[in-house]
Order: sequence, then C-alpha cells, then structure tokens
Amino acid sequence: MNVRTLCLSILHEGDATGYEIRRLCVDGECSYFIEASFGSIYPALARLESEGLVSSRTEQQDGKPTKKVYSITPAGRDAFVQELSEPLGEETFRSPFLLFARFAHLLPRDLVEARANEFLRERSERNKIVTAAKATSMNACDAWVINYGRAMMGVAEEYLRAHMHELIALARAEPNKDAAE
Amino acid sequence: MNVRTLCLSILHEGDATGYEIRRLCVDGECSYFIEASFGSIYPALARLESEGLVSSRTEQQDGKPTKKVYSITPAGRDAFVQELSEPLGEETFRSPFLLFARFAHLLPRDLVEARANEFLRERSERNKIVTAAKATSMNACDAWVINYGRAMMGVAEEYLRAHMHELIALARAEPNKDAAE
DNA sequence: ACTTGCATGTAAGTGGTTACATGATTGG
DNA sequence: CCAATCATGTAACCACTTACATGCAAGT
Repeated sequence: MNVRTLCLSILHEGDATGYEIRRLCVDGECSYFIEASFGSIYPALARLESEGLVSSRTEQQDGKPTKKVYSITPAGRDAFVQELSEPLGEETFRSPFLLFARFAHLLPRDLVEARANEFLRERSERNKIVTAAKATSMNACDAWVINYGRAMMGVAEEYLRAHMHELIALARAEPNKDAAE
Repeated sequence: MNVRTLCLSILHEGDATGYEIRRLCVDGECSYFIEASFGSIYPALARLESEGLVSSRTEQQDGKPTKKVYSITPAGRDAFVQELSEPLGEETFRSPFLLFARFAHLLPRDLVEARANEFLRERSERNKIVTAAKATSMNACDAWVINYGRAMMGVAEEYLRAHMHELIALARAEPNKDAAE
C-alpha cells in the first residue's frame, strides 16, 4: 500500500491538492494508519497524471499561492478498485516508545517520565482526532474504520493513564536526588 | 529506531544469532511492534561487530549448519543506553486493511469477507503470542510492554469479531448470485 | 523582525526489502 | 520427492525521507 494508492484513495473521495493530501495524512481522521510526506506525494501525483489516472487544473487564489487541484479520472477509479482487489500489503506497526519502555529499568526516571508523557500526549491527540470525527458526512465504511480507530486509540490512552506511573516507578532513581537534600 | 538498535536490544537480553534475532522479530512476544528481515539484520550485525559493539563466536552443531553467535560488549551496552536516551523516532502504524475497509462498498462481498477473515486470523495469531507470554522469565518492564500489547491486541480482535460482519454487509452484493438460482 | 501557513517541486541520501546463492537435515 | 527448518550472507533495487529552493501574506 504505497503513496500512489493512498493519493488515489483520497482523490476517490473528492478533489484535492498535494498540500491538502498531506494535511489529511497528518491531521485527518485516518491519520492514525496512513503516512506520507511532500517528497513522496508530489512525485506520486505527477506520475499518476502521466498515467492518466488523475487530471489537474490550476486555481489562482488571492493572497495565497496558486494551487494545483487534482481529480481522479474514470480510469483512476478502475485502477484503484483493481489495486484494492490485489493482495494487501502487511500491517506495519513499529513503536520506538515500546522498545524504549522495555529498557526503562536502565534509564533515568526523569527521561522515562518525559518520554511517557510525550507518548501520552501524542496518543491522546490522535484519540481526540478520531473521537471528534462526526458521523455526518461520512459513509458507513468510513464510520466502521473510525470506530475501529476509536476502540484502539481508546484503550491505548486508557492503558497509559492507568499504568504509566508503574513504568516510571521501574526506572532508575536519580543518583543525586537525596544528595541535594 | 533502526535495525541496528533492534539487534542491540535483543543482544542486551542475551546472546543470539542473526537467524534467532529474525525469529524473535517474527514470532517473539514483541513481534507486534518490531520488524526486520535477514537482509537488514546480517549487515547490521556485521557493522556492529566492526564498531566493537558486539562480538561473535562460531558454534558447530551436528546435523545443522554452523552458527555465529553474537554477544553484546560493554561498549555495546553503553551505546545502546545512549541510543535510548536520544529523541525517539515516530510511531509508525500503517494498515493496508483499514484503507481497504474504507472502500468495502466498492468491492465484491466475497473479497471483503476473505480479507476480513484473513485480517482476523492474523490479529488473533498475534494476540495468541502476546497472551501466551508467561510472566516468569520476564522483567517488570517487559511485562508492562506485553500487557500494553495484550490490551491492544485484545480490543482489535474483539472489535473484529463483533463488527466484521457489518463491514461485510456493506460490501457489494455479487451480481450473479440470484441469477444462478 | 520572525515565525507560521500556504503552496509546489527537486535532488540526494538512506534504510530497508526481495531475490539470489548455498547446503545439509528432517518430516510428510 | 518435495517442502520446510536451520543457517549465513550479498547485490540490486526501491520507496520514501530530508533537506533544499522559492516566495508571498498574515499574525505575534
């Protein structure tokens, strides 16, 4: 599941610019399971256009740079459905935080606490995005996916809030804490 | 959080061969949030050895190929703790299945059903691994991470079992189903 | 004055995957 | 007899990231 297919999926739901596609990947309701940067989106869009799967028009705006709005073509829709029919790529979940957490006992408490708080903040932000998504202006499939996200993000935040202090307690006590006393 | 650090983390817990490291990434308790293939593990190990962060010895076995067992060095332990102290990389979660699910309404019911079952099977397999992990021979930090995994894998499987039929129902009915009747 | 948001794009670099090469043993 | 498991490694390839290049407007 590459950036190319990702772009097609977003354009299938409606017209967008490269910039907007990227924003959806960062702030959108589905941002918890998709990812793409400018450096991959723009070339993907250009390639898609050269293949006739999307078309573009430039739109002037006052006070803002000219933008290039992409639309999916009928051929693009076909290609997208075709792509979805092929074997799915593997689910990818990589967590630097969990790897870090496994070795909390080696690390200073301050650091573990900072990282745990950081992680909680990120998780609850994602949770907020997915929880805030309203059922209006959303088809049933999207709602299904959002609800899956809500369930997952929900327990993640819950588990963290309930148990992060345990992890912090397992970290190494600062050596010069009582020395200062 | 690259393969290099991953190898260091595994060797920190005990000696291992490249082959064993890969098995841990596929079947281990932490396989749900780490990933690495042979093509990245072997070069990483070689580089680590050239840097003096790990050492190796070859061990003959009868009926099996000779293996190369790696051990972490004191310098390796230091480097690992150092690495963990630096800013963590981003959490990565990419789900081809969820992208697929968003467009279930475009796809034939058979396909959606097959993919959903496949996904459930994979999820419950991962769930089994993390649930089966016993608290004995595990430090408290590892247990914390495993419990996080249990919570997450648990709801994933639960949600799927409870709601996958809804997703399947949203898929397109086969065109020649009643035609055959 | 500086940063942020809007907006598009390229080029270099990298961190990985996939496929290949090799080979013995065990189990179905 | 074929597939899988054990075991190590290389080489080609690729998708994506990061940094760069550009520039205007609005807010702090």
